[in-house]
Amino acid sequence: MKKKTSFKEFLLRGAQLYMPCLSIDCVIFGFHDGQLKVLLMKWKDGDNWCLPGGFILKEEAMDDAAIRILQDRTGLNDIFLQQFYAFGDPYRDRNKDRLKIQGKYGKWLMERFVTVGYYALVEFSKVSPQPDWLSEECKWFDLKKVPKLIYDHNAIITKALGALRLSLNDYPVGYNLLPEKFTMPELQSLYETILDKPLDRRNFQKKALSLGILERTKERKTGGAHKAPYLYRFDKKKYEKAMKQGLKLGF
Amino acid sequence: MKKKTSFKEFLLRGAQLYMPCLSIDCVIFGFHDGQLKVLLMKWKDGDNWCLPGGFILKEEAMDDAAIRILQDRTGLNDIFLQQFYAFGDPYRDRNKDRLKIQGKYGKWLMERFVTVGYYALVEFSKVSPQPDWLSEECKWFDLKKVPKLIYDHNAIITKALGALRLSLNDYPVGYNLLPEKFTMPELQSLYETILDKPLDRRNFQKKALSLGILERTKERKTGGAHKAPYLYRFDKKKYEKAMKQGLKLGF
DNA sequence: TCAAAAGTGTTTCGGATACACCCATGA
DNA sequence: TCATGGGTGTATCCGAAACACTTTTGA
Repeated sequence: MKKKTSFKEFLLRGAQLYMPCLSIDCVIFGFHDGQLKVLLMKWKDGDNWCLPGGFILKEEAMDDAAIRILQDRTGLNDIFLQQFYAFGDPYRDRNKDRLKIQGKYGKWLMERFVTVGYYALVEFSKVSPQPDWLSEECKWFDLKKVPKLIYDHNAIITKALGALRLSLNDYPVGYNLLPEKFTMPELQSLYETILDKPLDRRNFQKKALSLGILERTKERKTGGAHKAPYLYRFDKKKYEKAMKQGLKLGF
Repeated sequence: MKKKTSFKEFLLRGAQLYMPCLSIDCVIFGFHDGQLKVLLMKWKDGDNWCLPGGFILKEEAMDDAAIRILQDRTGLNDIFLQQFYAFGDPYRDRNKDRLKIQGKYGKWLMERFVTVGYYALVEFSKVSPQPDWLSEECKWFDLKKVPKLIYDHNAIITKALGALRLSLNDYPVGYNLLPEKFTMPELQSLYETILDKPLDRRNFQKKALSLGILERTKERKTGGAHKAPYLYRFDKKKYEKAMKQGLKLGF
């Protein structure tokens, strides 16, 4: 099912290829310009935005399916990916009128689906959003400016954000959302954005450094209008070691 | 699909009644004799213990399906129920030999299933475990003495326990696991059991009372060999109010 | 009368919070 | 030169943890 697949073929073969009535939807978070972003797609035949999603191959692990979908959409591998909830309301995806025109071949797609939500944390700058053959566009939206999406996708994003907030206390999310080198104010801005509340600059720095997984480089970020801040990077070894134990932060 | 359903009829009609390739498994926790318990079932034709589970009717909400399964097995309604993870390894339920004898009618059941895990907290004394028509026995097991279960059910229990531990910090689980009136040592024992670590008696009491959702009755629990402890109950109104805000405990 | 459990209060400590001063930079 | 943002250190406070004495009860 790579690039050259036509929509008709997808409808025809889908029932053989995929597990029935089960889908995956991905909430892909990125961080840019002090804003938390989500990657959304737009169907070819309409102006409905939605979450990037897909189906599970009959012999494929669900997590692998999520990874595959993520790779297709972002071009990235080695992505931080976390399952957060399964959405099983029977009416969650009623309104498949758009697809009805496809007739009997798409029957499997017209069934009620349960979808499993995954959220991903990706480095904004490394992603070049790639629409698939079903979609006309794929781009980042500011989390606060997400339009009305199809089905229950808005609710899925809300739930994903809740899960992300919870995971702040256990995982150093900056490692996945920021470029290799970043300044302390950038890291703080990330946390403030996710939590949607201001944090004290000095206390934040203390807490961030106290984990012992950050390394200050000798470089500074120049070009800003003011004092040049240091650049930090994650110490991979210490990061992974800390990861295994769990961090027990507290924001 | 009530009591009188035969296994053959279940196999025959299942494909029409249920969503395909999707199941629900419930980890039902109870507390008794200072031990955390799980309710397990045993198939009729073998000595395989497993989690109580079931399927989702085609027009049924997934949460409702879980509630239905719980009610069937425990006789209780108004149960604390929480979805915690969807298990999607393609090999998680390989080994359906037991069912193969049923031939072509059970074909739908032989497919690969993704299962959604729910955990439930129930009041041990109120439950009279009820085997269904598929199972010969249904009874409580001490969590530390759970036998080897079918498929990945042991892993599901482990994951459920992890989720339960996390939820300790947000929800007063005692409300669901203890009888209406209980002593402070009983409440503490519950927490110690779930967390698998000892807690300081005096600090525990302070923390428990500080939530303001417990009410001390004038009764004491007599019959013990020592000083009679007070009986407490949850103040329903304050409990629900606190519930909405989230508790932010910390154990 | 004694061992074991339960009720209660005080001290201590550490992490979180609040807060102030100096430095670098481009406008 | 000055407004703005960045780097760093200290005082304070509150909640968690550690801890001791008294009371009740059945054996």
